[in-house]
Amino acid sequence: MESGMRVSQFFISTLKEAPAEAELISHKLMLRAGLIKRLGSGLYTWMPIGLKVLRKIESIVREEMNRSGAIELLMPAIQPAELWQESGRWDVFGPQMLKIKDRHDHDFCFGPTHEEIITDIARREISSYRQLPLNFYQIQTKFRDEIRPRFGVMRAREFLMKDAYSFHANPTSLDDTYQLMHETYNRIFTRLGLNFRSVSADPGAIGGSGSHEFHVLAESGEDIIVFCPDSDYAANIELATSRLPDATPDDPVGELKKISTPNQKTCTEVADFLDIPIHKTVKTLAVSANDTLYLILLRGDHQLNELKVRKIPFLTGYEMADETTILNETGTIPGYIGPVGLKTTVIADTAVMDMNNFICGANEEGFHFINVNFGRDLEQPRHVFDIRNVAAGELSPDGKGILEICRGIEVGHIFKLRTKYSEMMKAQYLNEHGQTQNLEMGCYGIGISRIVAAAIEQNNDDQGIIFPESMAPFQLAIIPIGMHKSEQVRFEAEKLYTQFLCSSIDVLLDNRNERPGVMFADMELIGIPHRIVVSERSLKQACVEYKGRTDQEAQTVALDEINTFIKAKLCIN
RNA sequence: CGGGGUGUAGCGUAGCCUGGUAGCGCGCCUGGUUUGGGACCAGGAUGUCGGGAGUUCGAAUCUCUCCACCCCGACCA
Repeated sequence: MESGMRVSQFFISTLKEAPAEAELISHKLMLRAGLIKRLGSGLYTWMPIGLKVLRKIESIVREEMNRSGAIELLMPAIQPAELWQESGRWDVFGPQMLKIKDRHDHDFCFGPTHEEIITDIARREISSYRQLPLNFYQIQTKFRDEIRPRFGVMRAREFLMKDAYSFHANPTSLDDTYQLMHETYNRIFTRLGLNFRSVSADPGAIGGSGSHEFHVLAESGEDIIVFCPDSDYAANIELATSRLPDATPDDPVGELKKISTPNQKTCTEVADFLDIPIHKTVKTLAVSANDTLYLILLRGDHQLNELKVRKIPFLTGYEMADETTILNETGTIPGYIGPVGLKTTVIADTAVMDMNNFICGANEEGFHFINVNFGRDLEQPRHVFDIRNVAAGELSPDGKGILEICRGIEVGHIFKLRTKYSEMMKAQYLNEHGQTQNLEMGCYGIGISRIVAAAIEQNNDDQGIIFPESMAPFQLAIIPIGMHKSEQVRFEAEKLYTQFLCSSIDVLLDNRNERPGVMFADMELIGIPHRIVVSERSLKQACVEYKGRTDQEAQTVALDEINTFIKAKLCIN
């Protein structure tokens, strides 16, 4: 797909100032460099330069998927409602799915994902274990009506995704392909030149029994990743667990006292007010589920993990209790709730069980208890679960080190779906004993368009984008100085351009009649990794100048060596 | 959906409080001078001031309403 261009025959449109709508650096740079144009909320046109980047990512993904034995197909973007009704997801998927009607008033949706469609293909096409395993993939536009699209193509409503679906005769075969896809994803993101990490993840609404996410590490990431630098433990914070340091109930048990804490509602405020460490406080959250109120106890400095709470069977549909309910049950207002003296069912985080002589609300506005102890001042909690977010500095669950936390942008997600869809949609095959079996399934996604934003988020400087070589719109820019005046400069620049084209190098010749500064700035903003400057000055020495996008200084290279020099830079031959 | 904010030329913005000819920078067009880091001079084009309604002699400005977009939150293969 290497295809050089003269700027005069191409289309670039750069901006000096970023539109006000952009917040994130990658979004600003993509708009300034003219990679994308916004059409509506979460809807973007990929302009020629942006499309070149997208296509390069696509082709790497395609190559690696093919290499791993996956087979490409293309399913419709618009899907009939029937299949979704059959899987039960027509109503479950919710408002995120864009539903549309055709002229016959039949229901359709613009596909947010393609499990139903591929499962339908599978049940029509797969009848024997002899056909298995199979792994189909496509690169297709999806639409999800996000509640709040933001950050440009990072969280757009319409986006480009590679999704693959594998089919197996048994879980072992699924495990094999899952593992193969994990390795394939590692190869893909490595080839793309991204700093990434794979982490254990929650399968979420798509369901199934196991999953890993692939995250590009970036400060601006929307996900929080917990990892152990001394082992391979890494998980999304939604799922991450930690080992608590051994409890040290060193304090002698103190006397329970009610003390005045006027206007001190949060644990931080109370701890500051009483001048005690925040980890001696307990926060009590009132939640209701199935018309029952529960009290959740967390150490003052810990954060509730909503996903972990929802995995507790009787709390699946919980909500934070409203103030009226709280007042009726506890006789006080949020900020002064505590578990002492109440009959309400208590659910404690595991970390709370290691605490003694702690501080909590006294169920009386303006008062807290100090020196509270389980067993003496209140019953041991009826339920104890890990329901907090892991914090940096805690022990890795594998015991091999101290956990660290960073942010990531989710660019890939692999799932073991098992038989969730094949059961619902009767996708079955005959095994070697002639028995009907449900197909085992896996699914594997990569956010192609999101990768562009993620890569830029990770690679930029004051001048603009620094594209990894693998996805740069052009590999090399030739900037002739004064080519509209100097026949010699024009001749050499054109000659080099043709030469590089013949070497299958994706080269951009900036043949505009612009001042050098304009050309330098544009090529840097767009993020082209290598550039050659052709000028009378250096031609006098039979040389040109070379500068890598991240080099501090340009260097002089002899004309008759430049071809070899560039090939070496691009690792060709 | 809740809270906050913004809509003025392609982009960035001033003007709005206190109603009276819509301004600036960048970009664009013409001519000239320039040509190694976003040039300079001269001339020029481009505005339903988000839409609608109202108040007023007169509305970008005040009122009402609708819409769009952005930020925070909830949500998220």
